Amino acid sequence: MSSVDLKSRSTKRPARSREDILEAALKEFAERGFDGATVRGIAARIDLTHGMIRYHYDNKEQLWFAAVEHLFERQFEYLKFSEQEELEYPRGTRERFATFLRRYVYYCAKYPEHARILMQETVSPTPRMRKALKQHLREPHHSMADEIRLLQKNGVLKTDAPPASIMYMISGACQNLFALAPEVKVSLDYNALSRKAIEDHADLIVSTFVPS
Amino acid sequence: MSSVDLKSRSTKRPARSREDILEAALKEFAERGFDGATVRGIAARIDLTHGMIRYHYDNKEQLWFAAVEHLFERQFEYLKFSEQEELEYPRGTRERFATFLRRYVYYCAKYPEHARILMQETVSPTPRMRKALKQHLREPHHSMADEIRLLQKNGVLKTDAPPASIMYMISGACQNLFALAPEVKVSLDYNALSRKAIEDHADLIVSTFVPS
DNA sequence: TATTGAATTATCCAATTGGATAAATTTCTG
DNA sequence: CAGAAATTTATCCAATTGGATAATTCAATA
Repeated sequence: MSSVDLKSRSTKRPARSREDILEAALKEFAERGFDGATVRGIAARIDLTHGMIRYHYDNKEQLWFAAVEHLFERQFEYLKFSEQEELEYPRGTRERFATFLRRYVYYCAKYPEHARILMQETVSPTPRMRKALKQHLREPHHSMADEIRLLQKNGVLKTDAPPASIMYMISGACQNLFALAPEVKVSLDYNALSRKAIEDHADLIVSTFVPS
Repeated sequence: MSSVDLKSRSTKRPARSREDILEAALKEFAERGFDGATVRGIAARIDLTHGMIRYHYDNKEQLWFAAVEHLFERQFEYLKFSEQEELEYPRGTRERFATFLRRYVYYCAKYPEHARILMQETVSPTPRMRKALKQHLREPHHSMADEIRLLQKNGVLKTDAPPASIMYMISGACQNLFALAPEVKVSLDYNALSRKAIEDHADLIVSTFVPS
């Protein structure tokens, strides 16, 4: 009984973990949108019956919320500055900004479904979207806007444009190449997700938005 | 007999024109994706029965192709340089680039569904997507890549990054604020589609990518 | 080993979907 | 005005959907 299960009273073996379901759900929702996604389609991606998914999640909407929560937690972990880094890169400095941008580009390349799912779910202001955005986006976005204002004050950003404008310009610039990778491949025969393409894009982003 | 039924008396023309249907289809496809969109939902947007739409278009997929064709034609007309402008702004010059960027920002603000529909339909390389992209995107994208190379050669763009990287960085920077306008409103309480916001974004884009 | 509760499968159902068809209505043309 | 053509409505259908439930299997433990 060398178990580490404090939560579940028994060491049951879910053939597919909850995280597997959420990953599959994210892909399905990203590819087909909320309405287009099907519970059966999500189940099929990991060889489950749709009954099993309803066993873990009350309904499709709850599953969507869980998937989006998983998405934002993953993003937070990926982009978070360690204590070490917080010391090394003080707020409002060029170095912190460049470091963050580079890391954000890597994140976008690693999880292109993030941009896709957000784009689909923010098209029309459904209650579902409003709830998710308030829960996961409001606080980090305001904190990012503060950082932008600081960068403007410090002269790292030389524009006086509204922080919202700057933020969405930059995030679009970082995301677009990877979120549309299949389009890029078809239209320009360029493999946006190759190692070199990712590195080139990170360099381009940093040199464009943090000119030295 | 009410005096308002002038339009329904129009000679030989259907009560709702084909263009009305395509506009409604674009909105529905943009909001809900191909799978999530319903023919009945599109019909309801302009008070039609779903039978009427199938009368004009063989099936949902044909309707989608027609809507996307309409989208790209509209974009082409909007962004096209007149003969006068072709003379005034020679290829590969800073002025031409700045003029084009500003116009592109206005286009993105006016038709935010363009970015949304492309994002949704390029997520996974379906045959439908491949066909549409080859038909409408391949040629203009290659021509734009040529222009980028010229701008690099002329020193207007000071980076040696791959043209594909530059193009998608810039288009993402232009589109994102407007395509995600509902998100911006909820997360930052910023009305991205206001006149001033659009103007500010155009200024920001030009000053960022065509520094003087 | 028997019991128990969790995990899983197998069905079932009502609603919605894209698609099809025929009848009805309107518009055009000779 | 009569007939033909085009347009519009009204149904019908099979497939798929989210959701519900009962039956079954499995793992842990008492």
